[in-house]
Amino acid sequence: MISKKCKYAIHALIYLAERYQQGPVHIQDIADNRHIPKKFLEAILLELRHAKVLQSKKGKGGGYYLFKRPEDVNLVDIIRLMDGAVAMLPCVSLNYYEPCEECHLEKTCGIRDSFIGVRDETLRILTNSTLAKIMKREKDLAKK
Amino acid sequence: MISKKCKYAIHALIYLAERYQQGPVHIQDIADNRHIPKKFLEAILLELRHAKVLQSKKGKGGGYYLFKRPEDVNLVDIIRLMDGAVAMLPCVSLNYYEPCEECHLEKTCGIRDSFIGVRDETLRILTNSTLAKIMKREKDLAKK
DNA sequence: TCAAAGTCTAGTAAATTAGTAGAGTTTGTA
DNA sequence: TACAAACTCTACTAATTTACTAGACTTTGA
Repeated sequence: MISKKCKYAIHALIYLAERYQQGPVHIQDIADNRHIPKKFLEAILLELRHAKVLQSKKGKGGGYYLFKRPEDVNLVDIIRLMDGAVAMLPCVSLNYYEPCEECHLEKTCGIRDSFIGVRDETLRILTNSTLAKIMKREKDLAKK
Repeated sequence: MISKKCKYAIHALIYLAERYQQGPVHIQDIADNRHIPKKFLEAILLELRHAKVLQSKKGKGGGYYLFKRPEDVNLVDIIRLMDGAVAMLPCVSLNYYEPCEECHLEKTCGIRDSFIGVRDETLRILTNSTLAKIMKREKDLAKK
């Protein structure tokens, strides 16, 4: 399960993607529309800014806006930033690898293969899920 | 990430699968060999017994043994018992479904599709990962 | 100059995960 | 039949993570 923080991040980013290149958006505006606690959202957006996904403008009329293009931000990026590893086991994680205490030898561990498979499929699907594609999908679904 | 509890369960079950139809195995034996805290393992094995995956024999010479066949226990079963949902979002979970508070309408939510895809691939791979297959894989890996 | 906005450190509260204590029950065997 | 070996089960506690908040500070536009 991804965390609430991560879900909030995804929703906020889609909101900003829908307003791409239309100037900064208030935190309050996002918080109200997506029902996210404002203070919590502040922290989330700040992290996304540090990761160069967002940019911000301070002062009156300020707010946050998408820095990367909507087709260049995908769900893997967001999950890794918010929750860390995507893999279901530390010992099969590409970015957050940690050896397994339980198995004697990684080479002869019969469990890893399954989770490597899950990791690869998950990465394939989520890397392919960009903000741009999610937006398009929402439009298509709304038409029906 | 799956929990330690779940990892312990998987390891304990493989241990028991390797001793399938060879009589009961002490908790202590499993705990020592797989480096699992004994008291914690007790609770885990009890749950697996309640789920009819294991059976036990009380008293002297007692212990736990696999009740189902190794080819009939897969990683999805174990994860669902230990950790609950396999899906990354409650709103795409088959067995632990809960509506999403964030999206207005599930039908027009562009995020769900990606996670449904991940769920399906994950289930496909992990359902196919039975104790029997994991054991076979370990044997094959040891040969090399 | 002032108010509207983001920045940032440093928390707290709630929930979940990990693990433990200890009394109780069953059973094989001397 | 006594007893010790083993599982059973309720009820905890400790540690960690997640979710969220407070409040002082900084920047900026009018």
